[in-house]
Amino acid sequence: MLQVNVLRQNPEWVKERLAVRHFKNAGLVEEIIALDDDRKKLQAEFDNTQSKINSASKEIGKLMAQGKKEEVEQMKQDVAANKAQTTALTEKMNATEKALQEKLIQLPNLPSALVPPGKTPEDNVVVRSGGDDVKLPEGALPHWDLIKKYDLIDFETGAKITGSGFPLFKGKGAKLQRALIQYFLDYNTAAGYTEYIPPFMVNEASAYGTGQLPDKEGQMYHATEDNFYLIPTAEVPVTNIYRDTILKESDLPLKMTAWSPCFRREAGSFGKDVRGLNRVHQFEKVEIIQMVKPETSYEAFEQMVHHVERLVQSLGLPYRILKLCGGDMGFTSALTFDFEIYSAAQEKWLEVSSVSNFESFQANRLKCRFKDTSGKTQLVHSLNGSSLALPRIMAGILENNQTETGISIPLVLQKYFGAASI
RNA sequence: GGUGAGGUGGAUGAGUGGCUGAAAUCAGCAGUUUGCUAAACUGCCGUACGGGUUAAACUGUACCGAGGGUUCGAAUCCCUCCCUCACCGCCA
Repeated sequence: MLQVNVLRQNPEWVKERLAVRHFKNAGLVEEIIALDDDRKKLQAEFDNTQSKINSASKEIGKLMAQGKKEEVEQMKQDVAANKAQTTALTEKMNATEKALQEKLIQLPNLPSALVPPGKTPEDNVVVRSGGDDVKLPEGALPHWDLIKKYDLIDFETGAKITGSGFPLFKGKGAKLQRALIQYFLDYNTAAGYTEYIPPFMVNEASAYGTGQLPDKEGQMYHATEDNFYLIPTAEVPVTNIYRDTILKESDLPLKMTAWSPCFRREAGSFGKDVRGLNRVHQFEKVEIIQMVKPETSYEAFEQMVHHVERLVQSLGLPYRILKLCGGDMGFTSALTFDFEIYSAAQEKWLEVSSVSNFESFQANRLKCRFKDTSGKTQLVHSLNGSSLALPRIMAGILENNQTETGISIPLVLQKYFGAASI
């Protein structure tokens, strides 16, 4: 959520930034400022009236002590009149605030100056690419066939147990998954990230805090009996650790990593790209998150991008890094780099990570602030990224490392997997 | 799930209707003293939204788990909900 003050200070600049996203409803900016003006006026009025009530009440207390009954009765009537006024004002204020909030929440984050123009994924800019060229053997298979061939994941039984998109990992498939998770976490903690295993369900307040609610309601699984949501990413519970907190400047930067299963309903995505591990309802992911001082967030962003890049490199996968254009960026992000690995067997790029700087957008909603050295309270900047999403990484490893005799395991994973090949 | 006890500022903890935005202690910050450390002493030390100011000072309002209610006046009384702790039941 953007801060109203930012809109007030520079509405034209805000609109320019929104245009980079091709955000249509720029009129919201003025509407919000107008509502905020109303809010201020109402509050001033309310405060005045309430102040009268408060002083009258104190006076009444004193008069009561002196036993001056008649005067007290007179004052009570005055207070009653004022009170009727505050009740009316409160109602107006609540309505105004609600309208303000509703509009404010519709504004996406402002793209940073680094964001390239453009509307669709085709307009994303390749920052760099790397990794080994892959030479696949004759008759190379896509991962869904390899999975069958080596009996690594049983999609059919997963569908029987739960439904389609709930893979059942099995034998070496399960072990490879575990090896990857372990490797990723070790890699992250070695870089100074504190490891967490968060709750996998969150309450409404948390889902709201990271922006899943109110608008992405349909994308989460919802346990209605208890009003909990299954997390779509570890970002939700981990970021909410710092909901409603005021940190010390010396606490920053905070670096966290967490493994978790991720549950996504993926309502509305049919047909294309859903084969095998390309798109599932339950998958696992290791996430990295940072909360930093505003002036260092782009430094932290670079750091995170390099961190993820080295991780992808270590697996020997061909990859590219995309700088998302204004039109393709997520609602809450100010700058996003996507990581894609190349699946030679599918002849397709698969997204395996997305690193974003939210600047203060998420922190504002979350109310995560810190006290700077001059004693002023300000919002932190938050960032996150995957390191990495498991299914597509596994798909990539299986496809790109297949040989006539089996699948070779990347060197860095061998000590976790316990073998050099499948 | 049952029963009981609780939820107050960074922490401990007082406060059962007006003098309490909140005692006291600890931690923290600034300073004085001291050869250093330590100790002692003095001051400061919640958040949000307004007004005010170059910035402060100053000032209004709200907030004592959340939401309602009673009252001229609520941290304090009443109702609902949430959470924590203890014991019992069930259970990985």
